[in-house]
Amino acid sequence: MARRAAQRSNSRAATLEDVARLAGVSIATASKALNGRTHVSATTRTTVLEAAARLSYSPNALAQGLRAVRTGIVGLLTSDLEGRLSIPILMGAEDAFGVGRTSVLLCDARGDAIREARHLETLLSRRVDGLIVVGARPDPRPSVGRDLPVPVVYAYAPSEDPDDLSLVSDNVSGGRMAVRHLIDVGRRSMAHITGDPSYGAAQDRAKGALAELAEQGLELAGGRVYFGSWSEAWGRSATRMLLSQTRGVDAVFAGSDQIARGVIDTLHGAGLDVPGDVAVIGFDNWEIFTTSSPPPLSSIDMNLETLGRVAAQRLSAALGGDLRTGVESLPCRLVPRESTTSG
Amino acid sequence: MARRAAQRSNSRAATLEDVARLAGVSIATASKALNGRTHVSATTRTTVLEAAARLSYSPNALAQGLRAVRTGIVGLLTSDLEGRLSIPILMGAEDAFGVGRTSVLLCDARGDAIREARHLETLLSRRVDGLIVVGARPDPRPSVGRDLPVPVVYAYAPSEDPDDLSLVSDNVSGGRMAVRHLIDVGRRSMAHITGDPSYGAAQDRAKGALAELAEQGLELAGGRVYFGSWSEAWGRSATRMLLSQTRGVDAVFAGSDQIARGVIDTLHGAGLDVPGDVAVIGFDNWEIFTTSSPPPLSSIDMNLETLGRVAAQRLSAALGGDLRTGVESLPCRLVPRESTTSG
DNA sequence: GCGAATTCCGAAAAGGTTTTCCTCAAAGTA
DNA sequence: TACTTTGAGGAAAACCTTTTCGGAATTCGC
Repeated sequence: MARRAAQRSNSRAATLEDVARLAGVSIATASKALNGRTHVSATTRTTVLEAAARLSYSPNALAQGLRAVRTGIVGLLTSDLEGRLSIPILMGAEDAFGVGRTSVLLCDARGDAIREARHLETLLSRRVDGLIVVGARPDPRPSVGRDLPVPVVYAYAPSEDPDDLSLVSDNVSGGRMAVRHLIDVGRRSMAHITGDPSYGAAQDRAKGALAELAEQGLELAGGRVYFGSWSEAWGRSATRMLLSQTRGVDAVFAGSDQIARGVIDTLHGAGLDVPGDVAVIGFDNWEIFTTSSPPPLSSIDMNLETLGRVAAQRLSAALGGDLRTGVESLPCRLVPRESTTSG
Repeated sequence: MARRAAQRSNSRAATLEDVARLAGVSIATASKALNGRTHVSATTRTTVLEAAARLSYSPNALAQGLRAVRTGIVGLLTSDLEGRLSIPILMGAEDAFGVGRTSVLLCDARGDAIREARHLETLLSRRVDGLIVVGARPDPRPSVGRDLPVPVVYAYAPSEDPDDLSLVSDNVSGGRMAVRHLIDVGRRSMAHITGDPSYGAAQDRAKGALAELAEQGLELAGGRVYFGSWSEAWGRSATRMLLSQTRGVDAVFAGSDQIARGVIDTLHGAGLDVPGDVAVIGFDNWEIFTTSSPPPLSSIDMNLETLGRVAAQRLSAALGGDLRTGVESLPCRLVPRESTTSG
């Protein structure tokens, strides 16, 4: 059912001039009254506020942004198809800026450099106050450019250019944390099954895990890190391999929650209890996997909201003149659940 | 490492005036040259274009939006924490508008009405051209308001107000489609295990499934629809129930991919082969579940990208004066994989 | 060589807001 | 009463772009 456009109730949004006229004052006074500036008497102020309310006046942010130094818009440039990363980061940034103070313009480049350049151009022409760039995988990515007119923060995936500012999760300490937790719950013989070795994150997590083991005087079960792919299927086949090669394994540190899922499945299939016989901990703390798995999966959370929040803070600081460069690592967080804590 | 703000290379972005001055023409001429308007000689045009390139001039979209009728920004107001819905819809909308022609301002209300109102206000003050509202669950939700100055399209979750325009997935035909497919692959005795019965979508999918079964003269295995919750755990327990109550089931239509996951797990646990003994089809086509499951899971896709694309089209049409109202159902799509087609 | 037609270009307004500076009136002081 | 101080309110500029309309310069036809 289609109908011709009815005359919209307010064919034109009310402007400050309309408010001023209704209140019987000048535009300047109306502006001052609405913005809580001085040099306006109390009675005049209420008159103006009433007029504004009556017209349901809403200031034109475009005009404000045109005049002001800040527009109150930040761009979020992502290549993360699923939104798995961008959304938490977005929410953290929103929190840090404060609701209503800043809006986020979200662009997905879909891994395409051309599209990214286009989006970048659009964002700059919209005069965003700053830019957060979120990569799809946690490895260094090309810089979007050195001499942009606005500050840029790279989140999750660092920039290849050391003169940019990047925020990443500290995967080394995350790996440490996982092993430390397994030790704390009394495990001694643990394997590490993880994803694609070409990912820096996989290497870092393994490095942290090995370092912690070494410090505790323990050896890695199976004698090596099982690198493979970030899939449940790999979790399954690696676990089969592990079980056939080694005995007495009492814990597995999986490089992702998906892998952990495959690990648990296979352990169950072999008649082993989790965590009774083997404790399992994942990485990412992806709710959808950690809570639906039987038993609920312990995991390491990368604190993506915090990443977003800090990104927002760094952006604000940069606008205030405090520029930083280099890669900043933010700590992960342990989320223990029943797959490691039997009780 | 922090350093004082270096003098930014271009402390102020180049304006049209700068371009005009460098090209030795007036602002008006520069504008016409850049926008491909007439009344500019070819030589002047190239001069201006060169000047613009040299200054890396980028028009101020704020100023453009201030003067033009359209700003080229649409707001996406969501309550979908995970981004599971918003992102595909966003991508579809982006596709329909064309990259670079329209930007999307994304706001997450997190299910909070106050926050939603705040975001709405912000979006309106930024003079968005239109609004797409995405609900968290596919049931009617309160309208954001009747007399907004911009067109609004509700996607996924329809508005309670029939005078709004809503786009939803056709869950009834989706349910039909699933059953139809199971019949096509030779199944005769199928059960339906689905989620929370308070969800309209659960009811609709069941309705479609039952209608198709009736038309084919078949009965539902187990004698009833297994309503429960949208969890893997429910998929497991419902399947145990089903297996203990009925024999000869050769197919299960699960109301979501997560439920399907639990169903398959339990079938495997009972020594049954999928799809050899029992074929399983899910709903949502959530990649992360459908491809990691062994075997890969057939599913019904709600075509969220299409939803976003159509939303964008309806918004454009509304801006052109062609307003519509009511609820528009968009078809789902079958994605067969190995859990139903033994290959 | 002169009026008319044709191009090309520029001045100026509009779009909505904020801020600076100025004026004017009222209140206070000598 | 005359002068200063204080405080309220307004005019106008600035932010940057697009578009309209009029003016100027060139070309063309005769």
